[in-house]
Amino acid sequence: MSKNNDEQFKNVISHAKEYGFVFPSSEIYDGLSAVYDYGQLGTELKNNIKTYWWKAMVQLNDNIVGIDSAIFMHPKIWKASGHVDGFNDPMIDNKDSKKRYRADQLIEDKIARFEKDGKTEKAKTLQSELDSALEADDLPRLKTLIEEYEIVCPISGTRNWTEVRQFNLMFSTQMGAMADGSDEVYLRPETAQGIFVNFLNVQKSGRMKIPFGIAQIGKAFRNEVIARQFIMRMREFEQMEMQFFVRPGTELEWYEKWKALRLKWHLALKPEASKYRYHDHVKLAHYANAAVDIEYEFPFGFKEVEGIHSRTDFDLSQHQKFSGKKMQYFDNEINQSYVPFVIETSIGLDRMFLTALCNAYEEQDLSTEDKQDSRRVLHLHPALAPIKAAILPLTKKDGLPEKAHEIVNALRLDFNIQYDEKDSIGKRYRRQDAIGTPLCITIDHQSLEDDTVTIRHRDSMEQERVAIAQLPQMVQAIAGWKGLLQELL
RNA sequence: GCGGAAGUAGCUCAAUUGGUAGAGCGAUAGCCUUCCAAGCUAUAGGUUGCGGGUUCGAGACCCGUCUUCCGCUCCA
Repeated sequence: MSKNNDEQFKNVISHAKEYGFVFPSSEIYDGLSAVYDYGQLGTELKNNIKTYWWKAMVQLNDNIVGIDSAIFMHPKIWKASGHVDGFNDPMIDNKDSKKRYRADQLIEDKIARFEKDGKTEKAKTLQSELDSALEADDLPRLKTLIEEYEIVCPISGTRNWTEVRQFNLMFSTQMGAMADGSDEVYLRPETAQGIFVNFLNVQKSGRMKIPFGIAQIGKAFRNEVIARQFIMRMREFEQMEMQFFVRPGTELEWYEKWKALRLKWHLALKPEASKYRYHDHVKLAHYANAAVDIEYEFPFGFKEVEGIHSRTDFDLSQHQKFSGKKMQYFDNEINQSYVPFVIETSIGLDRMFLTALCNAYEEQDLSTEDKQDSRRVLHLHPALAPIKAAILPLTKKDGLPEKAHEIVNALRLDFNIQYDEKDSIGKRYRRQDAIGTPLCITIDHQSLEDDTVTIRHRDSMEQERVAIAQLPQMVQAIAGWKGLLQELL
């Protein structure tokens, strides 16, 4: 990260805290690592991002519906999805090279070497010992195996190992009031499985015909090896996911289609287009046959904001196997039943929030020859802005506040409005700039005579005189959803 | 988890070799009334991250701990 970008990112974080967008969790108790709270304005922005996504997915597509599944799910679901076996890795560190390895893989490598050297007996023995240790979750045994077979670090060549520790991706807790004898359940590490296990419910109750999609916004939880970069990687985070069910053989067409549609969704917010790019996955997850990330160029580099995966029929087939229920669809057009294939679009809400914030934040130099001047402004898309308009009486006497309150009352039925009469008008404009309010409506003495006000625009700082009666339509046109959603059609 | 750096007011930062914790911005109340910040007056806000130690005396020195940032690794 360059010095400049480093500065810039720090400023974004302070700005987010200073104006009530994001606070570190449990701050008065010294904080909780990799957990953050959304403040009064952050919550508005976050809700607006959710609304934009939900409308784009559910409202604009007649073959996509939304659900809200529970965070707790049957533990078997995570067996079926592969999370229990795939993300409970025994980890070991070499103290000299400072490298971390999966203990089982180190032993596997040793077995492979035995076989290569023709020592098949030794290979077999070690393999069975490894299997029984893994079966029993016997971590100390893994350590002794590594010691007994004199396995060295490929980098440092030493045998200076730490203890073997279990890395658990999933958080677990107890279901039921009694701690003993109750079942262990997990906090979901992704929302997708809540969609898959409701596939039949939604398909049947909604009379859905393939192709169709199920959308969901919700919290998910992951223990990360390391959490970093502000709200980029959090232990508790929120996902906006859509699983689109298609006929086998057509999945790659749909994959291409959703890939294009999702980028369009991002670009409709009018960010700097050059800060977005696709990043194809070379190494695919076990369940996917195509995958791409939509990346945004943060101050600390290009990072994934959203992923589009062609998940094949892996998830539904797994649930069919583990639950014993037929996860199939009868397709009238081709007169046959099949397990649908799935295209997933999965966007991290918190990352999207950070994208919007980084993209919007600007320290603007407004200096002229006579006067030094600057402002900090959030160029948020008006539809995402927490506050749509500020109502500002030019002075706080002569009946201007009363007139202003009339306007507040007329607009607040439709929009988030702020009223402010403190300090000079210029200062109030700058305060609104800092939180991204697109419109400032100023009431002056003329307003009392002819029912007009000035509207001051955030980005251009230009003003225009309009009739009070025009305000609802004007705010609607600028900050409403319609204009933004039209970009997607 | 390892290595490096850092934690002082809401934000950005000061505080000689250890000697009374401060400034700017911001906030609040009032004045001013003026369509683009930094005008005037007053006020609030701190157990210097936390715990221990050395010392007559610690924001500073030592130990521990927590948190954050930067690199290595993974992910949405």
